[in-house]
Amino acid sequence: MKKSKLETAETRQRIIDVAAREFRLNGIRATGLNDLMSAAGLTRGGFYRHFESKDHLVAEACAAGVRSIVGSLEEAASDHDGADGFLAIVERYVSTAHRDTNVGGCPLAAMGSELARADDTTRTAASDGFDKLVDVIAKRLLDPQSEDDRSQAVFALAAMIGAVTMSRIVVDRDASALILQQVKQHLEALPAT
Amino acid sequence: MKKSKLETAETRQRIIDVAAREFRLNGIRATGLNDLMSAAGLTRGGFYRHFESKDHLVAEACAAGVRSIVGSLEEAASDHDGADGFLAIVERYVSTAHRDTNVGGCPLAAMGSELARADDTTRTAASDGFDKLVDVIAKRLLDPQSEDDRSQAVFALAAMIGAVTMSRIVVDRDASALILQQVKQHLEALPAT
DNA sequence: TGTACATCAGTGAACGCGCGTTCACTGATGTAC
DNA sequence: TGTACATCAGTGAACGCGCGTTCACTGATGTAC
Repeated sequence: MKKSKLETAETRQRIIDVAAREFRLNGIRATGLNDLMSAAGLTRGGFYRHFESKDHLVAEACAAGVRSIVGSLEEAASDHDGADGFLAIVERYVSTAHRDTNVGGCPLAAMGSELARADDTTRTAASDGFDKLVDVIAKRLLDPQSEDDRSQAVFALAAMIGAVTMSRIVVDRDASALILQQVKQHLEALPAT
Repeated sequence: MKKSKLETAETRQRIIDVAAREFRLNGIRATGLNDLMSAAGLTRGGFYRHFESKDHLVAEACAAGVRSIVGSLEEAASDHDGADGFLAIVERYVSTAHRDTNVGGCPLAAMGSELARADDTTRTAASDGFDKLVDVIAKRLLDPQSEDDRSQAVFALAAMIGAVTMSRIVVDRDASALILQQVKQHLEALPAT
């Protein structure tokens, strides 16, 4: 049952998309290749026609996840200039909607502590993702070329990732939403400083 | 081979301490009960004389991990007053030493995304830990009783957790250290605002 | 353009392995008298 | 205080299960002539 080159490429992309979703939803270790392939409409064995190992897929799924969150944040900021764009990004990222989403969310927040223990290929993909997100944020802060504004973007992103991760841990829904609200409030005051 | 009550309590504590260390080092799912019991000098089967299930141990290990990081931060701040105590806490938490440690580090940074998917008991323990850490920080910011300073402490803690988690993901050691340095720098400017 | 054959995407059974958990057993501890 | 017995911490084998990975096979696709 050999498939056409187009179909093969589509299948490969489908596996990556499913993986990006499932890894963010349930974690990397908790997601089995069997579940993944079933969700992609295939059977277990076909996996190795597309990827060398699970680790290789993790790296690609991480990169795909970063692309989707970058796209989402760019879109949120697209109608605004400068600092307003930054506010729109914070609004979208530090939100209960992002906290509760199972598609399109940030892989760094969803799988952060698992990524820290992943192999070099995956951590490189995640590092690139971090840089891209810093770029997206830094672009909206004043004087975009300065070293200083990049450091402010790093600071903002760290707070954003920490806030969403913690809001997912905290059991009480009000307390969880409060964390997001408080962090958002302080981030909104950032461009003025 | 029944053991005395003292020995039993010591054994239980030893398992929790080993678990707190291993879970932070290798992650929750990646750490097997067999490894854990071996590291505690026991065999597999004895585990269930002390804990109902792995999940119950995770909750206790998380609480123990929080106690150790809270103690470490209190100690770091002990010689300083007010905002200086806050700086000492940031200095200790947002550091390459914390990034590279395998004992005594913060469980929220080490297992954040896994805790977000843990059962309610564990997430409650982690939530309590988050609150305790916010208290430790808020105590050092001016006007400690105000709602406003607690929100600043939440903001600072989110940035601290995000920074350490990201510094563990980033492959390049210089880039990793730079994240910590940049976040630290912005946190140090916080009490003045 | 038509034919013959090599390629390889996908199937489904099988592999060894480690997981969390259970259980019958041992023998020192703690308790009742 | 001394004896008899119940308790239970710890052992080590065993359980069913799902994991990542391998492999012989199928048959449509793509290629060489």
